[in-house]
Amino acid sequence: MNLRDFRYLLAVAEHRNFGRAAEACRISQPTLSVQVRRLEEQLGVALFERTSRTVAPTAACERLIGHVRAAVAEMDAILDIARALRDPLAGRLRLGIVPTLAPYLLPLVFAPLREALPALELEPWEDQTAALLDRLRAHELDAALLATEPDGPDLASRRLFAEPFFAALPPEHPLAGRAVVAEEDLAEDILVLADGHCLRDQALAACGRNGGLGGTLRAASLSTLLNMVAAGYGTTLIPALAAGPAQDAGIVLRPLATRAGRTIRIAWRTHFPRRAAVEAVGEVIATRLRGFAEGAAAGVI
Amino acid sequence: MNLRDFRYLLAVAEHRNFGRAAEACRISQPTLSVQVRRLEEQLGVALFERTSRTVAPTAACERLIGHVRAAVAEMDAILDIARALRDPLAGRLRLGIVPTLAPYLLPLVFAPLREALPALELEPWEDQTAALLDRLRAHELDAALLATEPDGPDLASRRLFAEPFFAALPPEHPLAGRAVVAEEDLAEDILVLADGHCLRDQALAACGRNGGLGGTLRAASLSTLLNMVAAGYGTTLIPALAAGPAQDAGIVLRPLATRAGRTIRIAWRTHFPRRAAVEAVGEVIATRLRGFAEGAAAGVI
DNA sequence: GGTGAGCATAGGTGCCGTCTATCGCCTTTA
DNA sequence: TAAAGGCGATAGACGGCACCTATGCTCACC
Repeated sequence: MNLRDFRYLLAVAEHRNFGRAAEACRISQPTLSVQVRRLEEQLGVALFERTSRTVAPTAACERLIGHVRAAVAEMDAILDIARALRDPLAGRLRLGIVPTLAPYLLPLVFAPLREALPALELEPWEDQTAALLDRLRAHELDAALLATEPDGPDLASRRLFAEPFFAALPPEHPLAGRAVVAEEDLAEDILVLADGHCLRDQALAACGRNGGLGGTLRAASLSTLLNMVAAGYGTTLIPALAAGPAQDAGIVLRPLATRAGRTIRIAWRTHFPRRAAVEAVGEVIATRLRGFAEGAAAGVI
Repeated sequence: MNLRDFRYLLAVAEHRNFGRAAEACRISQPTLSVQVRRLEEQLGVALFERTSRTVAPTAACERLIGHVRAAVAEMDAILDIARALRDPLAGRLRLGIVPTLAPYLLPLVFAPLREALPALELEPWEDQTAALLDRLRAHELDAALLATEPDGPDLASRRLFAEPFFAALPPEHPLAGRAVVAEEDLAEDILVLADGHCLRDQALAACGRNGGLGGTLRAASLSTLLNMVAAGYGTTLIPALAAGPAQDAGIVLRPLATRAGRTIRIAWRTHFPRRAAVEAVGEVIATRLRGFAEGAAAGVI
C-alpha cells in the first residue's frame, strides 16, 4: 500500500473530478482511475460513488479521510526532516577529546570550526583515551581527538598535527640553565599524570622509563601537574599547546634533545556514515595547527 | 515511497539485525537489505550504521523514527477502519420514507430488520416523494421507500409489495352499508391530503379525478385525514397498512371494486456502492409483507 | 586458519504503475 | 433529434521495482 495512492485519494476527494485531480497529481486520468480503483479493492471499501458526470465521496471515505490526511502529513514531515538531515555537515557531532588536549586546543579551534561549519553542532566530551574509544565503539561519540592511533578494523583515524613535548622546569631547577634538555636528565625527578592518561605513558617512554615510579605523586590533570612543577616539586614533560599556561605559571620550558612529541589524530568508526563531517572537522583543525610543531619548537624561549 | 519500507525500517531498528528483521517481515534478508538501502537513498539520509557484525540506528534514524511510527500507526488505523467498513450490511443507512407509509410500515418491519441486519444502523427520514428524491440524488439519503417508480437513469428501484386502497367511510355514511364500494361513488365527498403527497394524486386518480377539488379541505397528514373522516366530514381512500388505526378511530373500511392500490418500492442511486444493504433491507420488508395485499383485501370487514 | 554469523551483491522473474488510445454514458446544444 | 463534448472506464504496451535464490565478503571466535 503506497502513500502515493493516499495522495490520489485526497486529490479526488478535493476536486471531485478525476481529470482535474489527475492533473493536480501530474498523472493521466486513466492512471488515477486505475489507482483509486486498486486502492478501493485493497481496502475492500468503495471510496467514491461515480457516475459519468459526478464523483462523490462515500461515507466510508469520509470516515477514513482524516486518517489518510494524518498519514500523508506524517509522510511529509518525514520527508521534510530527512531533507534537513541530508547535509552531513549539519547537526550534532559528539567529539571526544583527551584531557591533556581539550583545554588547550579547543580555544584555538572553536572559532574556525564555527566559521567553517556553521551548521555543525559540536559537542565536546572530555575523557581519557580508553573511555573515549569505548564510547566511540558504543556509538556514544561520533569521533575523538586522540594522541594515539587506535587499532582494530572498526576504527579509522587521520593524523592532524604533531605536538612536540617540552621539558617543564621550576625556574630554580639546575636544568633550567640549559638551552636544550636531554630527556634522560628529567627522569630523576619527573612528575607524571595519573594512570590512564596517554600523556603519562608517552612522557615516561620519552624519558626511557616504562612506569614503576615508586611513590612518585601522580597528578589528576595537566593543570595540577603544572602547579606542582611551578611549586618546585619536580619536573615534567608538557605538550606544546600547554606552553602558554605553563609559562604563565612561571615555569621554564626547554626543548628536548630528541624533539620528542606526540601526534594528534582524529578517530572515527570505519562505518560512521557522516564521515564527511569528521573529515571536515579534522581539516579545520589541521589547517589551524599547520606549521605549529615547527613554530612551537623554534618559538619557545 | 511505500509504507512497507517504513515497516522494514522499524523492524531493523527493533531487531538490530537484518536477518531476524527480515524474518519478522516475512521477506528474505537480501530483499530487506536492498529495500532499506533504497529508502536511505530516497531520503538522502543514512538510517543505519552497519558493520559485518552489527547494525546501529543513526542519529537521523532516531530523529525520524517517531514520525515513521506515527505514519505506520495511521496506516494501521486506516486498515482497521476499512476492515470494519468492509461489510456493506454494517453501518449507517439513511432511508427515506413517504409520510403515508412511515408510521404504519415501520412498526411492522423494525424488529425483523434489527434481527436480520443487526449491524445496520437504519436512520429513517420521513418526507414527501419529491423531497426524498432530491435528498437521494444529493447523497443525503441512501435509499427511499416510495409509492411511485422514480424515473431517470440515475435512480433504480425494486418492487417490495402491493398495498391495496380501502374506502374509508364514516359509520353513518350511505356507502357504509355496501360490501364493496365503487371508486366513482367516493368522488363526491372525498377528502384528500395536501399537495405533494403521492397518495393525494393516487387517490384522486383512482376515483377518476385529476385534481381540481375546488374548496375541498386538504389534510396535512393521513392521521388528520382519518380524524376528519371519523368526524363525518367526508370519505377518503386509505392504504391498507393504515387500516388498523382507521378502524380504531371508528371508521368503516370497504374494499374497492377495482382493487385499486399502490405499489411500494425501495429506490436507490444506480451507482450507490452499498446496494447490497439496500437489497437486504428491501428483502426483509418484502418478506414481512408477503401475501399482505391478498390478506388485507380478504381480511378486512 | 577454519568456521560460522551476518550484511551486500548479482541475476532472474513477475507484478504494478504509468502511458496513449479508445470506449461508453450522459448532458448539452444546434 | 442528432451531433458535440465532458467525463470516467477499459485495453494494451512498457519500464521499473520488489522479490527471490545463490553467492561473495568481512570479521569474530575457536
